[in-house]
Amino acid sequence: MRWDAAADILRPKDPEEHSLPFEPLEQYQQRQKNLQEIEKLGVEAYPRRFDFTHTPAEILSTFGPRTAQELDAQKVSVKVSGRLVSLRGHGKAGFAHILGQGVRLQIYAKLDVVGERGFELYRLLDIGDIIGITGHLFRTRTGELSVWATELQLLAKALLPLPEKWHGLTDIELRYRQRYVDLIANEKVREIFTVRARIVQELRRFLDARGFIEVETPMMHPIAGGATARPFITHHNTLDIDLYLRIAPELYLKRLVVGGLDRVYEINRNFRNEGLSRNHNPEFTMLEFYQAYADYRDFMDLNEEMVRGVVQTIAGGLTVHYGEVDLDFSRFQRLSMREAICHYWPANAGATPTVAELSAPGGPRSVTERYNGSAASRSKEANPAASPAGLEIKFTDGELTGQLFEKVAEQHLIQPTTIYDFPTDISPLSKVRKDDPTLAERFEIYVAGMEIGNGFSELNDPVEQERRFAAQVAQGGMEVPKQVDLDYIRALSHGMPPAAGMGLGVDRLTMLLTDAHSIREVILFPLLRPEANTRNEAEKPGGN
RNA sequence: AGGGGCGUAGCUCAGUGGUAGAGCAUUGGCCUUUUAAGCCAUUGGUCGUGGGUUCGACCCCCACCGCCCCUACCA
Repeated sequence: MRWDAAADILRPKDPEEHSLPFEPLEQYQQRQKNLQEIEKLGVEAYPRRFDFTHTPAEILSTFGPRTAQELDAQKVSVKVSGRLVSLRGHGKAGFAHILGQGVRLQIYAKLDVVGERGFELYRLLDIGDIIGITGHLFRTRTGELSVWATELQLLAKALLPLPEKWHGLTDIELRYRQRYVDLIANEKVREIFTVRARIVQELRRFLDARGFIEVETPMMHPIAGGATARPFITHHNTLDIDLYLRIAPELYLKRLVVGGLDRVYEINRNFRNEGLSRNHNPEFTMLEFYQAYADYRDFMDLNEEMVRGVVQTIAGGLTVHYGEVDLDFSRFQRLSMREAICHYWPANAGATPTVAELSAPGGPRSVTERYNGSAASRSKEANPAASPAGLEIKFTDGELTGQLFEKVAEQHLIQPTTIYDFPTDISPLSKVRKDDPTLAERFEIYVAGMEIGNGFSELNDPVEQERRFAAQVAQGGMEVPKQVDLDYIRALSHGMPPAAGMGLGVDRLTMLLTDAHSIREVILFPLLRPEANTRNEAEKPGGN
C-alpha cells in the first residue's frame, strides 16, 4: 500500500487539476512565451547567484550627494540587483526602476551600450522580474541618480504581473492573503514589519542587559493554564493524547523560577480560540518575563522604563502619533482600578461612586445596579455585559468591579496608563494585598484604549494556589482549565522565591508604534478563512 | 455569534431594469535622458455563487460564500 501511495504522489495529476497557471491566465502565458524567447537567447531564467557590489539603498545613500559632473569625472562601477517595478521604453533605449529592500533605483539601458542581445533581453523583461545590472552611476537630465547599464542579467522570471503601479494593492483581503505582493507593492507594509523586528530586538536587548535569560517553553500543554481563555485542542498520535496549544507560558516560566532561573523571559506565540477583531488574532505574540525577589510595584516601574525605552528607540522621542492623538510616553498615569472607575464615571450614569463604596462588601453590586438603571447603560456604545439581569446575580464583587472598569474606564485610557490593584476574584495567579485580601497585587498597562500589558506579584503559596485553582475548576466553563495543574502545585511546593512577572503584547505594542489600527496590519499572515476553492465547493459543510 | 457595509477586467475604480465602461497592466506599432513617459491601435468580463421576480436582472428580492466595521468573548 505504501508503494501505491508514493506512486500517487509522483503520478502526474489530471491536467484539469494542475494548479498552474494562475490567473490572469493570458498574462501568465504571455510571460511564459517571453521566458521561452529569453531562453532562446541562451539566457538562463533561474540562475544560481549574483555578486552585487551594492544594494539600491547603499547606492542612493553613498552616492546620492554626488553631482552629475562628479559622477562623470570619476566613474562609479556597480553591480546591483532587484525586482523590476517599472518599465519605460523609448524605442532603442529604456528606463526602468528596480526595487531592492524597499528602495527604488533607476536604470537606463540603451541598444548602443548593452548590445543587440542585451537589448533584446531588455525588451523581453516583464515588470516583476528579478534582474541584475552591471554598469556605472550617472545622473539623468532631470537629475535622478541612475545606473548606466552595460549588462543586464535575468535572475528570476516573474510569471505573474504586479498590481497597478499607481494605486498598488489596496484590497485588504488580497493584501493579507497574498502578503508577498503586499510587501512588494506597499512600502509602508515593509516598514511595519521592519519596525516590529526592531521592537522585539529592543525588548530582548533591554532584558538581556538586566540579566534575564531567554527560554522556550512548551507550546503544547496537557493542561491549558496561565490565563483565562478557550484553548485550541490538538492530538498527538503516538502518545494518543489530546494536547492544548498554549494560552500562556506563565506556569512553565514560573516552574523555571522555582528551578533557580531568577530572571527569565520568553517571546513567543500564544493561541486563544476566541473571537477575531481589530485587536485580536487567534495567535498572537507575547513577551512574558519574571524576576525573583521583585514585586508588582517594581514591575510597574520596570515596565514603564522598558516601554519608554522601546518608544524612544523606535520613534526617536517619547511622543507617538497614533491616529488622531499624540501618545505621550514620558509619563504613565497611575490609577487603582477602583479609582479609575470613579474617575471615568459617566455623567449620565447616576451618582459617581467612591473608592470606599466600591471597597465595601456588596458595593460593586449596588454600583453596577445604579449603572444598569442609568441612561449610560442604554447608550449605544455602553452595552453592559451585566445587563441580562439573570446573569448578574452570580457575579462576585470582584468580577463586577472588573466589568465596571471595562465598561466605564477602559475606553478612556488613551494616554499610557497603569491600572493597579485588581480584584482578587479575577486574578487567580496573583498575590493578594496584605491590607485588603479582596485586592490582588496586579496591574495592567493601557494605551490607546488597549490593554498591552499585565503583571503581578506572583502567588507562590502552593496551598493558596491549589485552593484557587480548585475553585476555578469547580466554577467550570470553556475558559477555565478542566483540572488543577498538580505538577505546577508540586513545583511551588518546592518553594518559589517571591517574584514579579508580566506579559506584554508585542502585536499591540507594534500597532502603537506603527500607527496601525488593526492587529492584522502587524501580523504577516493573520488568520483568514481559507480561500474559496471552486473545486471543493461541493464538499463544504453548510454554514451555521 | 448578532447588527451594518462591501464584492464589476489581472490591479484601481465608474455605471444603468433594455448590447458592459475608464485608467494602468497585456498585445501590435512609433519613439535613444524618461519617470503616473507619450502617441496610434488592440486584447481582456458567467458583474462573488445559487435561486426567485420580470418579456428582459450586473441593477430589485431571498439564501449562501468571502472581506471590512460595530457589538459580544478576550489580550
